[in-house]
Amino acid sequence: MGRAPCCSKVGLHRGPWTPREDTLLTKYIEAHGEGHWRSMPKKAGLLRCGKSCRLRWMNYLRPDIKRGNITPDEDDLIVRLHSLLGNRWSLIAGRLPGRTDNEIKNYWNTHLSKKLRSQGTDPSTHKKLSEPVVKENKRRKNQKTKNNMNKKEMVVKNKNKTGQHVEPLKPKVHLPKPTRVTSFLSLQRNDSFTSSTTTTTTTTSSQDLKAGGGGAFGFNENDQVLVNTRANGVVFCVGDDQDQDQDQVPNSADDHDHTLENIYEEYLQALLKTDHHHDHQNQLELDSFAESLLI
DNA sequence: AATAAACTCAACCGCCAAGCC
DNA sequence: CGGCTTGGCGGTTGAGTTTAT
Repeated sequence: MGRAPCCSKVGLHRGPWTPREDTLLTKYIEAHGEGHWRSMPKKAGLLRCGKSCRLRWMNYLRPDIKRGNITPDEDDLIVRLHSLLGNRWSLIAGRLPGRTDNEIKNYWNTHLSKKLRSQGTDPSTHKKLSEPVVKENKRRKNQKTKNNMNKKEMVVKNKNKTGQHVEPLKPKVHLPKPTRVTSFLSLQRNDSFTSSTTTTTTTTSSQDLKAGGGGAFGFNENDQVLVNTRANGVVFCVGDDQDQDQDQVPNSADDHDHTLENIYEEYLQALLKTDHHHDHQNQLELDSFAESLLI
């Protein structure tokens, strides 16, 4: 088994995308829709592997993507969702309209994990650290004097003898493995560009919906997700009618704020439900909730 | 102003599950 | 049933940029 990395073909471009490549990819998807990534580059006249095209489209070129300026609300939501879901960036991204998993992952790694640490919270477990970590800017000052390594040396330092990356002193948190869900929605996906712009539903979001991932955080007596909502570019279905014809494009900041509020409210409901239990029970419920999103 | 350190984020890598044949 | 392809995900890298000294 096994297969060669998809970018191993000789002659394929790698690295940063040029405006011309972006245009070619965008125009092709406008004309033919997403999907068939493997054959797309050739048809679009791109010397890129399909994987690279998909990544570029999903993380950068998609018309519904918001860039930068993560709001305090979004910031807070990411932290809370991460405490519930762990590093399941695609699930978290599915609840933040216009945000990509890559962007959230980067934002987490560069901002939020530091922020939490500085607040005395372990970013991977969301539990209180014994003592708050010294402020980042202080560390930055201090490191200058004690650390003469350049960046490459630092990278090497974090690798073991076999070249594998070794995370220093960072306990691995084992979370339930995300379950990949069958993609009947993906199959139903309308591949036209119109669809992708009006539904603004990414493949991830579609999967998330099926995984419960796009759903609201409501429970029935069996701790199962009750309601899915669908609005503002992510998969949210109002009520139990997951009518995709009701898809909406984010039209205003107000709409967006309301969606965030809804998400937040739903999330709080989920958390409040578990707040009445002991920690262990809490964890079990959160785990089962996380699982319920994925099954 | 020059230099080094730190930071950011787009892109790549490797793995895995689903689907197809 | 098993091998192969495809799409998707999370982790990691490193070039470019910003900040501190």
